[in-house]
Amino acid sequence: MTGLKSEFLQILTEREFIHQATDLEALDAKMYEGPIAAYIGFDCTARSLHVGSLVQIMMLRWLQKTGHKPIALMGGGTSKIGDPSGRDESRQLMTDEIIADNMAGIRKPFDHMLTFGDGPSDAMMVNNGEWLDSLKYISFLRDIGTHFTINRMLTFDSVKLRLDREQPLTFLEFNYMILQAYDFMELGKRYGCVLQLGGSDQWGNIVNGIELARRVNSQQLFGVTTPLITTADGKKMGKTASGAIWLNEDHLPAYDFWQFWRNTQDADVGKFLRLFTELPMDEVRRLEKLEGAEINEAKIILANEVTALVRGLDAAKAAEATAKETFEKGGAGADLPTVTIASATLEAGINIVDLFVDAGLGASKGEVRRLIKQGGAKLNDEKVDGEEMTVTAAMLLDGQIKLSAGKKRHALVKAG
RNA sequence: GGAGGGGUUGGGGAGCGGUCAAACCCAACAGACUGUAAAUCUGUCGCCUUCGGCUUCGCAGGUUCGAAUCCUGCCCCCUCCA
Repeated sequence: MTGLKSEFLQILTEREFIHQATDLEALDAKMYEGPIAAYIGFDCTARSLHVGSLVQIMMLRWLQKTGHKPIALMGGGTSKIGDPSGRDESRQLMTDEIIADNMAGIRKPFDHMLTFGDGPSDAMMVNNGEWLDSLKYISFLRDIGTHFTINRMLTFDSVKLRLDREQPLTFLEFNYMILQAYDFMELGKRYGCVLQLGGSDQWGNIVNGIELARRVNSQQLFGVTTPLITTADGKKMGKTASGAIWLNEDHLPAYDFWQFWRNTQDADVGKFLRLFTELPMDEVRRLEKLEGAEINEAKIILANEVTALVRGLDAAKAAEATAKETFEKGGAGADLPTVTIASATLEAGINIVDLFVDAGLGASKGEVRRLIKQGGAKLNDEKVDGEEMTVTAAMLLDGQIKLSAGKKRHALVKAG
C-alpha cells in the first residue's frame, strides 16, 4: 500500500491485519533494518484457543516467515489475575493446576504452526509466570508502581467501563494492566523484544507497556493491533450454535473444523483467505472474485488451507475427502462422527428416534420427532417418514448406517 | 444505613389468581429456493409414547378448588438518598 519498506508490515497491511499501530514509520524502519523479536500474549483461561486467536498466531507465522523472531507468551502468571478488558464481571480465579493444564492444551497448535528452536528466527514460547510469580511486592511497587498514575489508569477503557457501569473492579484486576506492561518490558530486557502484537482490545495494555519501557529504560517499543474479526453479517466470528471453533482436535474434530470454513459466507471468503491462509495475494484476489457456485471452489481451498495449517495436512485431506464423499457423491465419508451400537441391540432392533439421539443428531426425543415430522431425518439417504420405524442390523450397508439430520449434519452408526 | 424497582423458558422481554408450557423479538433447528453461501418465504422451537401426562417462571414455605401471578421468610441484582 503506502511506502512501507519492511516485508512484514507490507504483508500485514496488504492482508488487512492492522487496526492500530504506534509509530508505524519508525517500526517499519527498524524492521527493514534487521530482524526483531515480537510477541503476543495468550491467556490461559481455557484448554484450547479458538479461531479468535488464529489471527494472532498467523501474525507470528508471518513474522517468522519474514525472518523475525516470534515469541508466544503464555499468561501463566497473568491468568492468575484475569484480564478485565471487555468484561463486565471478574473472571473466576483459577488454580495453578488448571492454568498449567490449560497451558499444555493451548501449546498444541503452536507446534504445527511455528518452528521452535534456538535459531535467530526460531519461535520461543515463554511463560510470564517465570518472572511474575516471584515478584517482590515492595520493590515492584517502587520500581514500577511509581510510573503509573491512578489518574491515568482510570481513563483506560477496561477500567472505565466497569466503573461507569458501577460493576466492581477488584484491586487484583486493576493490577492486570501493570503486569502486562511489565511483561513487555521484561521481554524487551530478556529477549530484545520490541514489538507487541495483539487484538484491538489489547491496545490499552500494549500502550502501557510501551510507556513503561520508555520511562524506565528510555527504550522505544512498538505495538500493533488487529481488528476484531467479524463476519459479513456483523457477528463476532467463530461462534456457532454448537459452540466456539476450537483450534484443538480434542475440542473440535477436524471434520467439523473444516466444515466451519467450508460454510463461510460468500462475502467473507476474501477476508478469511487474506487473514487465515498464506496463499499469494494474486490467488486470493482471483478466488474472491469467483461468483455463483464457483466460489465454492474458493471455500474448499480456504478450508483445506486453514485446516492444514492448524491441524496438519493429513487432517485436512481426510476432512476434504469425507466432505466430498458425503456431499458430492451422497455417500458417507469415514471422517463423519461415528457412534457404535452394541451388535445385540442392533440385532434386536432399535427405535429410529432413540438412534438419532444416541448418534448425537438430536438433543431430545422430541427434537428428533420434530425433525422426522418436518422431513429432515434420513437413514441411508432415505427419508424417515415415521417415528415408529425400527432400525435393525439388516439396514447396515458396508457395516454402517448413515443418519442425516438436515442437509449438513450426518453421523455413522456401526455395530460393535 | 434509608427509600423504591426487579429476578420468567438460550438471549432480550411480556404476563400479574384460572382460557399459561407461558405473548412478542432475536438466536437456533427443519423445509422450499439455491451453490454445503447470503437474502427471502414456511414450519418448529420445555420433557415424555397421545387433542394425554409430567416438570418449569430466583429459593423455601403458605393462602386458594386453582398461583408465574397473592402472603411470609431467605438469596441475588438494580436505581435513588445518606
